[in-house]
Amino acid sequence: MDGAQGGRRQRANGVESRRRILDAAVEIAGERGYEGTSIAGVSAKCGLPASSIYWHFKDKDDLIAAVIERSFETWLAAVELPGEEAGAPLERVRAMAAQVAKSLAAEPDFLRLGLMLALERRPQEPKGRTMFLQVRDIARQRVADVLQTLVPELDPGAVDQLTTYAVAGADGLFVQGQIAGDRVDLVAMFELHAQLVFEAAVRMGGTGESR
Amino acid sequence: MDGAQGGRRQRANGVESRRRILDAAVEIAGERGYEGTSIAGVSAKCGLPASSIYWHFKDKDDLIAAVIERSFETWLAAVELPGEEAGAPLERVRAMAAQVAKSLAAEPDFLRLGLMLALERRPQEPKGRTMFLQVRDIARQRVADVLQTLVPELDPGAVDQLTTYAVAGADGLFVQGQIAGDRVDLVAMFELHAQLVFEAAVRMGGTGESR
DNA sequence: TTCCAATTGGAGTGGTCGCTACGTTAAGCT
DNA sequence: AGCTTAACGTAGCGACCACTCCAATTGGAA
Repeated sequence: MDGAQGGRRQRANGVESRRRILDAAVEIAGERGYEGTSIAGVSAKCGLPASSIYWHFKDKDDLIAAVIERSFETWLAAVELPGEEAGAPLERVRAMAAQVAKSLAAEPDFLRLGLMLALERRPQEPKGRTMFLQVRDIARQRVADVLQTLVPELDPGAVDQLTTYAVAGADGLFVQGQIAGDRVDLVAMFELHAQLVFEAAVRMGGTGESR
Repeated sequence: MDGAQGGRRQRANGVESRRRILDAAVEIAGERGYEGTSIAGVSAKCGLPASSIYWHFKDKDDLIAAVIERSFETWLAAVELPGEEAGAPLERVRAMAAQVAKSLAAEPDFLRLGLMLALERRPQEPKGRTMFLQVRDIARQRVADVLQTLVPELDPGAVDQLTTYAVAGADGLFVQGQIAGDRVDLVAMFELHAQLVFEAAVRMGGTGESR
């Protein structure tokens, strides 16, 4: 988007400052949402003046979009830690779900801020919301791929429906975790969710028709 | 909370104005969240001056909490439309889920604004968030009751886990509906969800039972 | 050393924020 | 009629908002 260009070397403080700004912004935005994130607040938290923020980012909208983008990458890196590939399909699915649950607990910023933006309905949609829906589709596609691979008998319509259901369930469980804190065992819930979806997929694939 | 008291009659415009303010506030808050809801905006939309809003509500926090409270009641009334009580348990559960899906599509304000507030993590929590978590527990208890009634063999721990899962799934599907608009069949998704939860409950409850 | 461009510092813009003070209107009670 | 009080209207407070201007730094290229 506005990453490092080829010809000219960056000054050391440039990339470092950008990172500090994003660190501060992701924290405030995750706490207070889009409108609640003020440039002055970000400036105070990262120790750089407002003008530096506006040197690195076009405007507030651009900053929030960059926050979404980077926090997605951070989360994605946390999900993709190597999981064991062995075992029965059901156990593999449960292990993958557990991995997702752990990564969401470790890096909740992306989904929390993204869901906040996704629920908003502004007349003119912020760039951050578009960015969230975009990168979210990447994650969705992975779920669909896993489903298609594990239960190849599923027709595309069933894959789509089950993928939507699986992703929605993950969102809901995540929200539940944010609300209830550690009073709910997210890993166990994700494993249950994965199992129910997997079993439903096997059943749907066996009979051949979804509904 | 601050409803009509007995002794003194209200002036006609009083209750009507309060309703107009809440109507305007629920619309703006559902679009833009807590911080995005400005008193000036509400004032412009309902046609009453800001001072009138502050006559009816203590402050912005109080207004948002009242918005949550009223939109919950509105939604609850929409859910409780009489559903058919006959049929096999599975069909009854699916019908109830469909009813919830329809009511959420018709009155999304409560859950949309509530989830936005629930996802926020302010240092000092807004009253509206507390109010949401409170009334949400009422809805959660109903799910638990239905589950306990339909599958009485379930032990309390299983009821609790499945209730959490059922509510979280509903949240996630609702969010999905808000994101995707009418590109997703919410009623079908809720029916699927209800079926999977119900079947899981039967399996967990019945040690020697066939489903 | 000189120069240029990347970055920072700080002051300041007009506008909006939540909220309040206070005067005006009108309905109900006696 | 006179009093009380719910409710509305106007004006404005200080604080904060997103954003801008421009001078001061600084490191690397020449």
